Amino acid sequence: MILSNGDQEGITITNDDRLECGNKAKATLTLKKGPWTAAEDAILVEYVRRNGEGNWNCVQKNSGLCRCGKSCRLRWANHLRPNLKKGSFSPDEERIIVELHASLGNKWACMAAQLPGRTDNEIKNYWNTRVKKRLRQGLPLYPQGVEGQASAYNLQHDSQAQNQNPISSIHTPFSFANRPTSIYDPSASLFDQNSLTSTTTTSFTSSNRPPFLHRQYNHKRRYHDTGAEFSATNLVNEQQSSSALSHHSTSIQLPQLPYFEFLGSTLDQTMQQDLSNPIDMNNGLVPSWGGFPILMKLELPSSQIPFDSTDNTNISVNDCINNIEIPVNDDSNNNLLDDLLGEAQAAMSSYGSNSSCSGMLGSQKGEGLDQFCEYLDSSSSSHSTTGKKSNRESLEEINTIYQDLSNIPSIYPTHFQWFIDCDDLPQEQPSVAVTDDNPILVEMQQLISSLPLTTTNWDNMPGIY
DNA sequence: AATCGGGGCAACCGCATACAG
DNA sequence: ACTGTATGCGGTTGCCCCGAT
Repeated sequence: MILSNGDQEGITITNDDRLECGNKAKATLTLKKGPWTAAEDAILVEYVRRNGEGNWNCVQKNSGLCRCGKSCRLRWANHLRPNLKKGSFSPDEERIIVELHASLGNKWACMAAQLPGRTDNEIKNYWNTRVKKRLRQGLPLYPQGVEGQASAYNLQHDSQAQNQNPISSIHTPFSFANRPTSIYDPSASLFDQNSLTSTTTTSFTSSNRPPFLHRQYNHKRRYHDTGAEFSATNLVNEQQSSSALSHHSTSIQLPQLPYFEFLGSTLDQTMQQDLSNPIDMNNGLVPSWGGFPILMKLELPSSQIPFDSTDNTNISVNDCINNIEIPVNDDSNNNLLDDLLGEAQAAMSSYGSNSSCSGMLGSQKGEGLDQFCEYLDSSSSSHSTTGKKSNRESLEEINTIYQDLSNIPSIYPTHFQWFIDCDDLPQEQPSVAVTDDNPILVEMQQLISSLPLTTTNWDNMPGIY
């Protein structure tokens, strides 16, 4: 089968891509390795669209992809998931990476959490390349200022570093217990708000920690929800959120919500009001209040995030997208696709901001990260998401729509007419983006529908954070 | 034009961790 | 308490591209 791909070469899904396996494979299943084909990507994207992330080992069983679960997960995380930035790092990003490495060491995942749209793999590759380059040039790894922190920390962990290769030995192992204090010092330069005016932020005060941030710290699998005690008032520091907009920032006018439950706590009017204020959803990198950076995942939520909503949160995608203003990407091609994707992302950010709201968590000056972590831990084990699945359905639907919008360009990066897959929604539209020139893309839909996928098989799929 | 080396990147591997049974 | 499974993370490797020679 050949899938039209706009102006690009058609995507051919062969038996190698899917059930090269077939019956034979069941006996001797040989999982494919090496580079992914476009057809494999398409299968995986559609699989995730239908079933959400997680249960990666079942992808092979249920989609016919001859890839191991780890490979699928990696491919999705590094290349296929929505909201990924492609291309080289901006100077700002590079600087942030250097600074983060000075404080965190080789904690690529943590660093990636501070750089929305960037993957740990990207950062790791960038850093390793940088190390090689600078070693060859005889230059210091860290610029002045940052170097001080790094060297002090390296000194502290010298013995550990000595046993490692030249590249990895330059890292600075990080733990919350013995972290370098300077980076959390509001007066320190690393995250000085004045030096980072182009990257700002939604800010929260320590007394009003948004509960969706709980999960950010729990970087391993969490199937339990967090506590719901949360005052919604003053969620967003208006002064900070509105004063630091820059040309890089994404100002989002969040939609009014009829009812909305943040991990168990229903938004009251005040909070809705706050959420309706423009929020700088830029990178979420820098605490404009000058506090410490919190390590947090900034990816958009998967459809399995144990996200609660009330039963009457029956919100259409149109509702999500309405009233959203996104002046973004001054240097990119602002075509319809980008706009739609951006709007979908914004909508998901507003509804699923448990993971994508890019705000740095606020703190009183001098408040330690340790305490915050304890706070998170203490409230992370009380509420189970089991039994709340029905409450999540509407949001999962939205997420599905979002994934539709965002996944398609990875397969068909051309000009689109957009149709929203409405398997789960009242509207009836085809799930495939059709180009002006190539309406044959419907074949993709046929292909996907031929895959041995079912939605109901995944009702019990464990949530991922 | 051919070769070589470096850069960039994708993907795999091994290990650690969390959870379920 | 133990074991198996799923997932995440960091390290490493290998391939491809491109510029220099």
